[in-house]
Amino acid sequence: MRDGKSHRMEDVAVEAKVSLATVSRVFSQPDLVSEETRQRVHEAAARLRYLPNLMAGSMAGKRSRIVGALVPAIASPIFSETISGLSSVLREARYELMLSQSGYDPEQELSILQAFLGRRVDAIVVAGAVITPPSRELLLNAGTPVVETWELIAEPIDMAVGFSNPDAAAASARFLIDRGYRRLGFIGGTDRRSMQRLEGFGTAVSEAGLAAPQVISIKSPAPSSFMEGGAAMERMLRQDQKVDAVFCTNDLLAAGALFECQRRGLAVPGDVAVMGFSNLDISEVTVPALTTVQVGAREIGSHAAQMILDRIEGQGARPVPLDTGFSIIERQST
Amino acid sequence: MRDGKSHRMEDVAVEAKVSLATVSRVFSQPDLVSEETRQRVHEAAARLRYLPNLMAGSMAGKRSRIVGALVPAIASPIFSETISGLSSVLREARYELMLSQSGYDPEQELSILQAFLGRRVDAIVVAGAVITPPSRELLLNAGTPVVETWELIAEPIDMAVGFSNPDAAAASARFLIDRGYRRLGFIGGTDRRSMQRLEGFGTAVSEAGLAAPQVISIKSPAPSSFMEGGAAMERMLRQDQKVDAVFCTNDLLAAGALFECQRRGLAVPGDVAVMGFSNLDISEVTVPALTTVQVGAREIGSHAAQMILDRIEGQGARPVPLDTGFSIIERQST
DNA sequence: AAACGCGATGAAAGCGCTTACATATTGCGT
DNA sequence: ACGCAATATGTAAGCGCTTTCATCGCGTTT
Repeated sequence: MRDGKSHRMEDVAVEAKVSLATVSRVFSQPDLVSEETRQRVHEAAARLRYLPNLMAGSMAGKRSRIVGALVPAIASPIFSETISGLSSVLREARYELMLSQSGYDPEQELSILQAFLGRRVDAIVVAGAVITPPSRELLLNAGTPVVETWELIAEPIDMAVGFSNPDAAAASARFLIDRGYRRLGFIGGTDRRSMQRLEGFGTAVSEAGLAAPQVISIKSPAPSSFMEGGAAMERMLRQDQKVDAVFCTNDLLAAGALFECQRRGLAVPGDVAVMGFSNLDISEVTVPALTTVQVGAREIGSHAAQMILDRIEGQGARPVPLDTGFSIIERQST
Repeated sequence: MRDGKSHRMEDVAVEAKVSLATVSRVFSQPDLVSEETRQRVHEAAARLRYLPNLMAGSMAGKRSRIVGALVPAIASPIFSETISGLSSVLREARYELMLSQSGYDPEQELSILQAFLGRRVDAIVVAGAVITPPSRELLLNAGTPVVETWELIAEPIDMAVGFSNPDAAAASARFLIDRGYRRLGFIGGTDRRSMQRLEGFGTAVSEAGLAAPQVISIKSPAPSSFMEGGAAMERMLRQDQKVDAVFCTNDLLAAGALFECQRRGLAVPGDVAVMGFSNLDISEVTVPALTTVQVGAREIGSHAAQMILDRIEGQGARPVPLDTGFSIIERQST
C-alpha cells in the first residue's frame, strides 16, 4: 500500500520485473504475452493484491464498460425483471449497470441522462420512461447507443425492444369478448403506454360491435400501485354503466381491483371478471389467480443487453426494433 | 464535434478564450472565477454542447462520485425501497448508483465487489447480502467505506444501518401471544436474517412459557416469493401440531400463505392468523390486510446514503451502527 | 552468411480532467 | 507614489491506464 493508496500497474511491473506495458497486456490481451511472463505478472499482482483501476482503463481506452439504465421508479416491480435481465447479461460481459430513477419528472429525466452521458456510459437503456423532447434531442446528439424498451416506438432514437402495446391490449379485449363478456371496463394510467393500450383495447371493442369500454383513468404519475387499482375499481363500480369484465394496464392495478372486489363481497369472475397485464408474480397467486398478458419482461432486458453488446463489440449496424411479442395467460379471474 | 468525438474542456477553453484551468474552475469551483469570465465560459460550453467528462474528472480528482450497491436479487421487492431511498439521496448529492445482484451466489458476490472496487466506487452498500469471509476480507483491506444494512451487525466491516432482527421477531411473537394465540408457527428462510428472526421469535415464545413454535424452513436461496409462502403454509397445515397463528419472515411469504389459506377455504384470522414482515405495499391491500412489522426500508437506504456522504464529504469518524427501529402494524390478519 | 519475418517486450505519447504553483492585475494603506 | 495582499488567470505536472511504434532476439530462407 503505497502510502495509503492502492497499488498501480507500475508497482506490479516493478514487482514482476517487466514493463508497465507488459502488465497491461497481461490483463487485457494475454495472448500477446509469453506464458512465463504472464505467470510472473499474475503472481506479482496477487502478492500486492493489485486491483486494476478500471476507471483509468476507461479513460485511456475508449469504453467505460458501464451501461446506464433509467427507470421511472426503482421500487416499482413493473420494470424490475427487465432490469434484472439487463444486469445479468451485462455482468457476464463484464459491464456494470448504473441505475437511476426519474420519478416521472421530465427534469430529473434530463438531468439523469446528462449525468449518464457525462460519465461516458457506453449505452443507455430507457425502461418505459417519459422521454420528453429535450431528452430525446440530447440523446440524438450524443451518439451513445440507446435502447428504448417496453414498446415498439415508431421512430426510436436508436434501438428498441418491446412489443406492440395496442396489439396486446386489442388481443386482451378480444380474449374477454371471446369469453362472453360484453360490457368491458378499462383501468389505466395516463402515460403513453397506457394510452396506447387504451387505443388498442377500444378499437378491438368497437370492431366487435360492442359499446365503448368504460374507462377509469388514474391521474397519478405512477399508475401502478395496488391502492390505485382498488380506488379505480371502486370508481368503476360506482358508475351507472355496469361492467362485467375489467382490463387493467398492469397486474398491480388488477390485483388491487381484485382485492377491492373481495372487500365488497363481489365474486370474481362471477360478478365481474378482472384481467391484468405483465404477468408479475402476484398474478399467479391471488385467489382467483389473475388472467394476464405475458410480455417477457426479463427477456426485454436481456435482449436489450445483447443488442448493446452486439453494437459495441461487433460494429453491427443498427438492428431493427425487436418485437418480443406477448401472449395471454388465462387463469381463474376471467 | 471534433471528428466524431465529443468536445473537451480544451475546446471550450479555446472557444471562450481562456485557459483550460479556468474552464475547470468554472465547473468545479465557480467562486474562484470572475463573474464575467464565468459567463463567457458557460456560453462557450453551451455553444459547443459541452458535457464534462466526469470519468476523467474522477481520475484526476480523487473521487468517482459513484456508490456501488449489492443486492441479492434486483427483482425482489424486499430491498427495492431501500435502493430507491439510497438512490434518491445520492442523486441529490450528484452521486450515481452502480447496482448489481449476487443471486445469492458467494462467488458472484465476491466478483461484484471486486468490480466495484476496480471501478473505484467511493462507497459500497450491501443490502442484506451474504458477505462471505472472502468478501469481508476484501472489503476490510480495500479501505472503501462500506455500509451493511438491514441488520445491526455485531462487528460491521465499517458502517451499519438497520434494526435488530431478533428483537423485531421477538416483539412479533409477543404481539401474537398478547392477542391470545398460543400455538405459533414460523415460516422463514435459512439466510442469516431469517435465522436471527427465528432465534428472537423462539426465545420470546419460550419466555412466555409456550411450546416451541412449529418451524417451516424454506431451503430456497431466495426465500421471498409468494409461491414459496404458499407451499410453506401448505406444509405447515399438513403437520400434526396444529397452529393458530403463523409468523412469516416477510410479507411476500405471508401473502403467499394467506392466499393458500383462501384457496383451502380457511378463515384468516379465524382458523389461522397470519403475520408478515417488512410492510411491503401488498400487506396493506390483501383481504384481510396483513399485520406486519414496519422496518423503514426506505429510511434504511436514505440513512445509508447520508452516512456515506457525511463520511466522504466531511471527514467524520466512523459512526456507530444506526438503529432504525421497527414497529408492529396491526391489521386484520391477526 | 546476409536478409527476413515474427514473437515478445519496452518506451513514450496520450485519454480529459484537477490542482498546486506561478504569474499578472487590482485596490488599498501609508 | 510605493509596497503588499487579494483576486483572477495561466502553466504544467500528474491521475493510472491503453496503445502505437520501435527494438531486440532468433529461427528461417535462399
